[in-house]
Amino acid sequence: MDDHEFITQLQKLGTTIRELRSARGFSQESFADACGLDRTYVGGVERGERNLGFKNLLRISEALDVEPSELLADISAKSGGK
Amino acid sequence: MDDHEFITQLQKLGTTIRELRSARGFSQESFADACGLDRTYVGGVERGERNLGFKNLLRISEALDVEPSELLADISAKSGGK
DNA sequence: GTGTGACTTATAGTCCGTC
DNA sequence: TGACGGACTATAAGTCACA
Repeated sequence: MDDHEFITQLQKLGTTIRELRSARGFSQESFADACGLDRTYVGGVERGERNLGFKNLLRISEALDVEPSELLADISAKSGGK
Repeated sequence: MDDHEFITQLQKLGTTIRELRSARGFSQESFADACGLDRTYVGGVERGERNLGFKNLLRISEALDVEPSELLADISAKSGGK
């Protein structure tokens, strides 16, 4: 788990969030509002630029109406991926 | 997802981590070493006192040799649970 | 081997904008 | 509607001494 690998995983998470948000017809702004977060922040999360905390992971999964573990379904901690 | 509920979920995560760590025969200290984190920090995580970030979640899942989503298997963002 | 409080530094996260 | 920036405040990261 080097730094590059971590960024890759963060970007995968961001992409997952973006896809679910779009699928639910949210703009970044209305979605940020639903999460109780800032619009510039969720934009950064979707671009994989933000190492978000556990709390915000839960808030986002709640707003998307998915289980938190589903958001990480694509994510692996191993370089090789699974 | 009020504040109390968030703490409950954090504590569940901590308990999950603690159980997996023990099952692997790690002390907090040797486990912290495997994660590249401080002993007191992982102790705080296990007690649900630390709102850990995505990065540390990945480090911990890697050290435990489980998928990140498995660590969240017990976690729900909804008050009612699932 | 673990819990805890205090502490400093890094960064999470907000708010104001512009393009 | 979303990317991006600067300046700010809140809090996570990371470490310590001591119980």
